[in-house]
Formats: sequence, structure tokens, C-alpha cells
Amino acid sequence: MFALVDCNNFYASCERVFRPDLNGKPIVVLSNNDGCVIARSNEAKALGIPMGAPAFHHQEVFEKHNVKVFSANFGLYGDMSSRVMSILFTYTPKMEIYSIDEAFLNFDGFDLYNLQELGTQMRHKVLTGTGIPVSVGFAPTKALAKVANHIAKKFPERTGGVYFMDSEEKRIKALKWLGVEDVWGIGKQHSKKLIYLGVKTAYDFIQLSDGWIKKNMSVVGLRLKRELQGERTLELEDLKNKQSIATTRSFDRMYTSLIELNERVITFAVTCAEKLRQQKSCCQAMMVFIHTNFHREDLAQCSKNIVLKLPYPTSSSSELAKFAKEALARIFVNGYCYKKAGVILMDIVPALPNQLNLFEHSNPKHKALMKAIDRINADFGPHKILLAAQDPARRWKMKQEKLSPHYTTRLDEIMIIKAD
DNA sequence: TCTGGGGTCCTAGGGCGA
DNA sequence: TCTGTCGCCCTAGGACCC
Repeated sequence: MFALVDCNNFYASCERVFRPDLNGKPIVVLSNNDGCVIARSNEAKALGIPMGAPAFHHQEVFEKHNVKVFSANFGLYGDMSSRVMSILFTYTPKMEIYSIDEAFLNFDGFDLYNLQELGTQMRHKVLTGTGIPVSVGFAPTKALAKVANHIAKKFPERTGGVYFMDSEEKRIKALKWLGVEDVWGIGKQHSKKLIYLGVKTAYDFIQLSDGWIKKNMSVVGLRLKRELQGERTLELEDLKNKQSIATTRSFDRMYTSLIELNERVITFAVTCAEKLRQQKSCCQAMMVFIHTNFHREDLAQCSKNIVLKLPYPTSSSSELAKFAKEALARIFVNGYCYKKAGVILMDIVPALPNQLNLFEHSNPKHKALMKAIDRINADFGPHKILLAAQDPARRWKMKQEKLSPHYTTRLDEIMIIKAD
């Protein structure tokens, strides 16, 4: 039996933990640069504010209904997530952290336990331990656990936030209730096509022939059908090193000069390198891209990218910065207003058994240097040591006008309670 | 004026060597 | 030496997830 534990409106709930005065009030959390809505409390959803909506389109609604708006505070959310996960981990060691706000737990062999009760306990413990409300769905497969979780979340009064799909009758009933567009693994494109063909529910979907599904939705669709039929095709996945590491950003304004873009791209490469060293890997290829603002039809558009095969595997910030600079120089075209750029590291290999290229290889001195930089940045806060090509004044700061304090990760922002 | 960021997996199709 | 076929590998693009 699998359980899927999912935090309710996670980012909004994190903000509420430290602002209990906002309970019952509408909250939205915005993406980087305060661009789009990326999380909403139930009250904000009820106001019809859609996911992914540009914030400036809904400014009026925010003001009219006194919606509390937050800039994304990923430091806080990451820390709250690890607290939730560490509590869940006490229930079973067989756990897969699927995303920042959800985890699959394997309860095979728990036949003598009352899982419904265990789910209620888990929910209570996470809520009292972290302040984050969660929903729990139990089912025999991962895809069905997703469905069960959906039910728990949708009907909290009836389920108490925990739903246990333990019979064929419940499975069929759930699949007949669930819209095909809400099935995990069926996205926008496929659901549009399916609905057009009269396939409206998850139950309709599993009536389709294997041949049709394989042809139109590949083996992924077929696996999903099996899972919804109760046949286990997906197991818990081990924590794996990333196969690609990206840092990409939209800018606060248009960039026109190569010098300005250089600084940004080098900083992205340095951030990627830090992530790379964290997982003890090196990369052998790098993609750099730049593009203009697609939403500005009045301006000339330009989108360029390049993949560099590196002459040797490396995780050195200064070497990756050098390659990023070279790559940018090769794609930069003068005369455009650039709005976004990014660096993506690819072809990632473990750091230890680096094969030395006969003619060129990573500077061995960099290994010790990077270790020292990582240590200093870990002890004294991020961005304390920068490359000369980076901007120490950080003039490119993201727009984050509604940022809450980092209550749990920065001593100088910790909450102070004054007694009268 | 203002529209995010970071990932994974699968398939089709072309290049290329046996 | 030339040509056809097969299978492997790589890449781009599309679909999905949060």
C-alpha cells in the first residue's frame, strides 16, 4: 500500500504559520520578480484567481478583496519542507520525496496496522509539529494514491483529510468521479484530445484500448492505465543525482549590452557550479541561452542558444564562468533588448573518477579553492565570495517587494515575541 | 510598465559504422 | 569498390510534473 502525503496550498500555508492573523483570509504567493501567481490559499482560489496568472492582471481583485500578496520565499519553503519530511520519515523509511510539498510512503507489510488511523496520526503530527496542514491518500498504486489524496483534499469534512482506497468499489467510484484532466500524468494537451473524443473521466480513460493509448500517449500512458487499474507499475524512486542543472532568470529590465549580460550569465554559471559541487558531480557540456521579451510584440525578437561540449569535465566556478562567457560571446547579437538568460549544465558525471584528457584538464588547484569558497559561503552566508566578473553590488536584484522574513533560516530575521 | 523556474522521460528521425 | 540494410547513438522537440 502506498500513501501520498501532500501539503495543502504549501507556500501559502508556510506564510500563514508565522502570520496566524491571516487564517481564513485570501493569500497569494508570486513567482520570482513578482511576476505570476504560483500559490493560492483556498480563499484566493474562491475569488477566481487562476494559477500562473500574471500578478498585474489581478491587481484590482487583490485590492478589492484585501488579498495578502507575498513574494516567493524559497528559503523558508525549503526549510519548512524538510521539517515536514523528517516527521513523515519517522513513519516508514521507505519514502520518496516527490517534490517540495509531497512524498510517497510505502506501507507494504503494515497489514496489522490500521492505516486510516495512522494517516490521521501523521496528519496531526505534521500539523502540530510544523503548522502545515496535509492531506493523505492511501491506495495500492502510486497513481491511485494520487487519486485518493485528491479526494482527501477535496472533501476534508467527510474524510478528515485522509482517504483510504481499500476496495474495488471505492476505486471505480473514484475513477468515475475524477475528471480526465485531473489525472496525474495527463496534461493539458492529452486531456484536450481525450475530452474531444468523449473521454471525460479517469474511468473512461481506462476503457480505451491499449493500442490507442500506446499510439497516442506512448508507454507512459499505458503505464498510467495499468496503475489506475490497480496494477503496480511504478515503485518508489531512489534519490538520484540530477542529470541537468539550470539557473535561468528573467531580468528586472531590458538588457542591451554584452557587458551586462556577461555579468548575469557568469553569475548563473557560478550558481550552477555550486549546485553541481553539492551533488559531487562534474559536467561535460553547457547550454547558454538568451532571449528577448516575447510579450512585447512592438519590439524586435531574438532567441539564441548554444551547447558547448567542454574539453574536460569540471565543477570549477571559474572554469564554468569562462566557458559561459565564451558561449555568450558566440550567440550575442547587438541591437536587441534581452529579457531573459540562462545557463544549463548537462552531461553530468560523478566528480571522483574524472578522466584526464591527455591535452587539457580541469586545473587541479581549483578543487581546493572551490572547497574553501563553498565553506566560506556556507558559514558566512551566500555570495560572500564572488568572481571578479560578478557584480558585488548586486545591482540586478530581483523584484521582491512583498518578501516575508526568513523566519527559520536567518538569525537576524527570527521572530521576536515581546512580553508586556 | 509589469507574464517564473527547474526538472524528467519518451519518441522520431538523422548520421554513421558494420 | 559500391550499395543496401540494420541497429546503435545522438539530438531536438514535445509532453509531463511540481
